[in-house]
This record gives sequence, structure tokens and C-alpha cells, in this order.
Amino acid sequence: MGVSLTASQALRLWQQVNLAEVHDDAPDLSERQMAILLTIYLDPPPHTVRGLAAKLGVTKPVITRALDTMGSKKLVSRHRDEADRRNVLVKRTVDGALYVERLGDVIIAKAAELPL
Amino acid sequence: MGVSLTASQALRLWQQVNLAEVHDDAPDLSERQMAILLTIYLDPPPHTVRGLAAKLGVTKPVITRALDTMGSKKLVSRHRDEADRRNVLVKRTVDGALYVERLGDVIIAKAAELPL
DNA sequence: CTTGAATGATACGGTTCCGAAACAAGCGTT
DNA sequence: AACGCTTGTTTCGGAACCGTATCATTCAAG
Repeated sequence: MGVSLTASQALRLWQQVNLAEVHDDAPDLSERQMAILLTIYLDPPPHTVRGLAAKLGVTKPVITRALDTMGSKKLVSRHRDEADRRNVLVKRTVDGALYVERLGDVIIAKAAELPL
Repeated sequence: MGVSLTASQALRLWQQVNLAEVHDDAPDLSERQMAILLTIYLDPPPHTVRGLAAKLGVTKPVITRALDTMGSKKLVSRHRDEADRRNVLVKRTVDGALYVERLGDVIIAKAAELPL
């Protein structure tokens, strides 16, 4: 099980994908924002501010601010939980799904180009 | 030639590595900074501000500022080119090499854990 | 009801970053 | 020496981010 990579392949893949993202002037997300975005799109809901903070090992304001920024870019959206109005549920958006899908395509393409 | 990944594997890999980086409170590098750092460590020298700007498709001040930040974290160093003193040569550091090496290990480990 | 715990958001002071423009320094040719 | 050209840095106003601390709202239990 799993995918085998050499050190050279692993780092080259990381470089190529980051270069591609910078070049396509996609939103310049920080590592934290990327981790949040992918967690929302890959892990099963519901996603709360507190839950995301715990999963990333950061404080709540970090999550709130990241959601502010990514929300203004339409990558995620926030909704009050009507069952417990203290909670905020973080949900996917069309633009966010497109961003993630495109990122996946880039990773696959760059992995396919790796030398043996 | 190349490494085959499914969309699910590609995105899960990206999430897991980013989560690991955030969790280890390694320096929170932006995509641009990561692209610069890996280019310095993977591509053959010499590396100049102008060359890096061209490779990333950004302006020179972006490179200067990124080198300021990463330099203060000892991840890269700058030296005047004595042959042509207009040039600044960007070089590797011990700390930078350790950072890159550790990143490679994380990528390899997370790739190995991917479900089929 | 009132109190205490839980959840997110906000305020604060400080750092970094952005793009565009201006700047300083070095080179090479005349 | 003086001129353009190249290279890298700095400046500007404006925006985003950090960690810590505080605030506002909501729930739930006494």
C-alpha cells in the first residue's frame, strides 16, 4: 500500500507544483490556508472553527482569519449551525471545489512527468 | 516514466504534507517562498534575483523580500558576485538544507501511507 | 433565572507582503 | 569621462497575518 518516491522525486514534485501554482497566479495560499482548504474538501463534515483549530494545532483566531480571507475569495463559506447557534459550519463552494480539482490535476500532471 | 496518482491520492498527499508542516510549526512559507527555496536547492547554480524572478514569473521586489525573510530565518544566504558586482548570488545554508531534507522525508512518508 | 462553560469573533501592536515606481550601484562602450 | 543599460534594493500606501487577550452570543445545568 502507498506510493513510493525517492527523495529527489518528492522534492522535485513539490517544486514543480509550487512553481505551477505561482505561475498560474492562483491565490497565493499559505501552508495553513492550504491545510484548512483541503481538510474542508477531503475530510467528512461537519467542519467547525474549533475542530479545524484542533486538527491543525493552531489557535481559533488563526482559523477565523483564514476563513475571512478564503471566504472573500469565495473558496469557502460560513453558516451558523441552527441546532447549536454557537457553532459555525464551514462549507464548500463552487469556486473552492474548482480550485481543489484544478490543484489535483496539477499534482497528477507533475507527478507523471517525474524522472525515474 | 513518471509516478501515477489518482485525484484522491494527489489531494490527500497535499493535505497530509501541509498538515504535517503546520503541525511541526516549521516556518509557514508561502507558495512563492517554497518555490524559491526548492529552486535554489534543486536547480543548478548560480541563482540570481533576476533569474529567480524570471523562473517564477514575478517581479524582482518579490524575490528580494522573500530572500530578506528567508535570510533572517537562515534558510538562504546572499553574496555579491565578485566577477560582476551587480549580481547577487543566492546560496544554500546548513539550516536550509536541513529544512529541505526534512520536507523530502515528510513527503516520502505521507506518500507511503496513501491508500491505494 | 442565573451562572458557568463553550464557541467564534474582535482588538491590539507588530511583522510581512503586495504592486508600482523610483533609486543606487556597476558594467561596457564610446 | 560620460552615456545608456542591467541588476538589485528601497519606498509608498494598503492589505494580510501573527499571538495574546478580551468580548459577545449561546447553551445547559443548577
